[in-house]
Formats: sequence, structure tokens, C-alpha cells
Amino acid sequence: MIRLYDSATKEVVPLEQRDDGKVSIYVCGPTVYGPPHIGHGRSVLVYDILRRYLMWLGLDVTFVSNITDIDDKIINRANREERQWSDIATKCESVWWQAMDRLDALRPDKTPRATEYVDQMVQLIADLVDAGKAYETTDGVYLSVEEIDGYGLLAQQSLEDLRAGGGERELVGVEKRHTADFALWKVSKPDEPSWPSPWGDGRPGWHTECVVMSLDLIGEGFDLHTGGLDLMFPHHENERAQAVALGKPFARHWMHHGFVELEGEKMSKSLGNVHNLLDLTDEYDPRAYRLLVLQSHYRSPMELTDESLGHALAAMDRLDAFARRTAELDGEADPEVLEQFRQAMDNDLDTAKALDLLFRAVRDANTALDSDDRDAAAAATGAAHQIAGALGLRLGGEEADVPDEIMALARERGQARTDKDFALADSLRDQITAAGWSIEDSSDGPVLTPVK
RNA sequence: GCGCGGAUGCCCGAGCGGCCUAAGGGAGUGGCCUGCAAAGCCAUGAUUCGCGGGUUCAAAUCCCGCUCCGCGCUCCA
Repeated sequence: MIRLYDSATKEVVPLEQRDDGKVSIYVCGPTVYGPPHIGHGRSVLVYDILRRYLMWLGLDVTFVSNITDIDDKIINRANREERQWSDIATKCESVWWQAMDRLDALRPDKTPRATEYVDQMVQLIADLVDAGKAYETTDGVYLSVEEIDGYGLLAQQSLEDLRAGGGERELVGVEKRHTADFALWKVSKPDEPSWPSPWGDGRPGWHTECVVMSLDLIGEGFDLHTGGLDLMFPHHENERAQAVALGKPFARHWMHHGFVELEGEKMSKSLGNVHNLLDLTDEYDPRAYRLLVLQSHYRSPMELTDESLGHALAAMDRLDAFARRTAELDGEADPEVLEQFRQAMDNDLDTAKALDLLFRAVRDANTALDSDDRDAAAAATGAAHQIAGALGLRLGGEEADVPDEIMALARERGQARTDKDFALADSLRDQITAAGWSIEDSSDGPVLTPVK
């Protein structure tokens, strides 16, 4: 069984499943108020890789990722730009999916939107109030964290230390009983979007959204809850607190991934060094980013530079060249390699090791082909394709349609080579190159590929 | 201030007590192959793992201190 680091226990433990053969995963999705940045990209890729691997193992995976389509940030932007908040949410959501598609991430099985769940959120908050775990103030409803067993589990800090805090805490909710108490319901100001509730018209707090949606769609005691390191506290802590307060079993396992860094600095909006994910995928083959994500461990910080992206691109070229060369081969994947792959992945998603195995398989296939051992080549090739597939790494790129004029030049060059007129052949090759194509002479004739 | 994590070759990054004379990728160099290339293959590269102590028969891996970096304690993947 796959073993993963659990942020709650700080140990690598088997991912126990609630139901045999099935895995339920809830990933905290984006708040749609702006374009996704490369940090979102890593998040999406990490969990896409996890999901594909579990599916490759033959498990029945239910993957839920929400869209937070109502939030202060959306409202603020709407006010600033004098637009409808819902207009911003809709536009940003479509851009989000566009970016995800470019990364070749599988769409979630379900994508609940917060606004579709307001009734259920109101119900949950009412239950918390009835249970004496939440209280009403003039600006909303708050959860009393002192009432929660084990609050601070994910924060890894005592309530006392949390209270001591950094000091820049915003002075919202001055009626709060404890600084760590958080809003379940926010009474809205005039002109703000609102929904009716027993505590006045308003909107749900962020932390309430994810508990309600996860429990509704994958149920109590679901298997895995994931997100970025920054969501551990307070967001996940607070989701859990609500479930605990109502005696509902929540996520059995917590997984958090590390940040993308740009030259040693965390990339965040406040630093202004945001790299738009769509810009990244415009400029680079998105597979290069996936490769980089695979190369580093999901919990480690990851450095992202033009240089590292360039290296990844070169590595992709190597994989693509391999795929082209082995396109005709067909055979059973080497079971020993697959077993090693499984062991690596089961060990807290050791994707770096998995890539190691992939590249070794590629080299083995090439070597076997060089010595005309087609059986060995086919076994290694099969393993390479299995691994790449399980990691969501598409090899070979698209079959390029070679334009007639390029084909004509290639044919002319072939004739020139047969005639041993190498000066002409070389000048034809120069023309082909200038037109944006590369030509390789393989044993099966020339291979034309567009230069990216 | 409190809590958590990181520092490995030219670059990115695995490894987390002996199998490390430290994966894999990229870049470099030399060779094989090729009409020449490209692709591919082979070879080469850290006597060393931020710094200083310590534990151990044995440490990149454990402990202590220091330096630098990141994350959380506030909205954030």
C-alpha cells in the first residue's frame, strides 16, 4: 500500500482506505479572483500525479476539488473594477480550467462551487451554534476554538502560542472570545452579495466551505485531504475543527506540498514576482514544468528558473526522441522495472526515483536497439511508457504534419546523398533547418521534426 | 519572538546511520557511430554533502551550537 507523509502525525504512514479499492481525495481548489500562478501549477501537478498513479495501481479514485467563487478578494476586486463579483468569478474560473488543461491535468470528478452550497453551510453553522461550539456577534458567527479537542494539531502549536502570534493580526471580529476564533458566517455590508441566514444576511466563511463540500461529496472519514503548506493553518485546522465540533470523522490523512521559489524568494502576490501560469505555458512546453515537479520531492521547496525550465525542455527532447525511435516496438513491460517504480512511488511519492527509473529504461532501450536486441528494447520501452503514463508525462508530442515543400526538400536531399553530392545535401539541410524543421537520418530513413 | 522545514557537483535535484569510492536530468569535455551532422551509446566529473563541535566500530544521514534561506503564527497553492 502507498505510504505518505501525514501532516497531522508527521510520519510516513500507509494511506489507509475507508473503502477497499477506493480512494477519496479532496483538494483545496482556487479562489477565483485572478489568474493562476506557477505555484497553483505545482499544486495541480502534484495531485494530478498522485491521482494518476493511484489509478494506474487500479484503485477507484474519487477526486474532488472545489472552486471558491465567493470571497472577500473577489468582492474587493469587483468593487475596484466596478464589475459584478459573479462576472469575475466566472471569468477567472474559465481561465483556471484553461491553465489546468494546458498542464494536462485530469479534470476533477467533481468541482463544487461554494455558492452552490450556501444552504448546507448555513445548516452546518446552525448545528455548531446549537451544539454550543459557535457564538453570534454583531458581525457574524464565530467558532470557539477553545471548545475544540486537539485544536492546533496541524498548526503544531499550542493555542497559547497561537495567541501570542506575530502581532500584525487584523483587528476584525473585535467581539471574538479568542483571537484564534474564526468566522463561520460574515454579515454583509449593504451592496455586498449576500444570502439569508438566521444571523442576518451574509456569506459563509472560507473555512466552512470546504468542510461542507468535502463531507457532502465524499462523506465522513474520507481518505485524504490535500493542499499547499500554507493551508495547513489556519484553513485546514479550522475545517477540521468544525467537523470535530460536530463529532464527524473528517480526513483520515493530510498531505501538504511545498512552495515554488524564484531565486530563493517565495513567490507570492505581495512580492510582485508572480509568474502567470498561462504565460509559463505559452513560453514553455507545459510538460517541462511537469518534469521539474516530478524531479523534486513534493514536500521540498522547488526552485524555478528559466535555466531549470530550459534543462527540463532538453530532457523532454530526449524523451521525445526516444518515443519516436521506439514507436514501432511493442512488447510487455519489464515487470522488474515496474516493481521498482511501484516501490519508489509507494514510498511517499518518490517521483525523483521514478524519473531515474524512466531515464534508465530509456537508456536501456536505446542500448538494446543499438545492438539490435529488439526484445530487450521492447521490454524497456514498455516499462518507460508505463511509468511515463502513470506520471502523466506524454511522450513523443504530437505527430507533426510535414508540409509538402519540406517533404520535397527532404526527398531532394535524399537523392543528393545517394548521388554523393554532399554539398547539395548540406545546403538542402540548411534550407530545411531555416524553415524550422530538423532532419535526422535514421536507419529507417529521414525523420523530420519541427523545432520548437 | 514562538513553531516547522531546508542548505548536496558548473546548474537542477535524489539519498536521510554501513549497499555512498553520493542517483537521475541538464550543461561541458573526450571517444564510438555518421559522407558530415543529428539522434544514440561509452567514458569523464563532488577524496565530498552550509560552518564548528559531539555521539558511533561506522554520519551527507543522529545530537548540540552558529550562519543563511523558506514556510506558518494574517488573505495565500
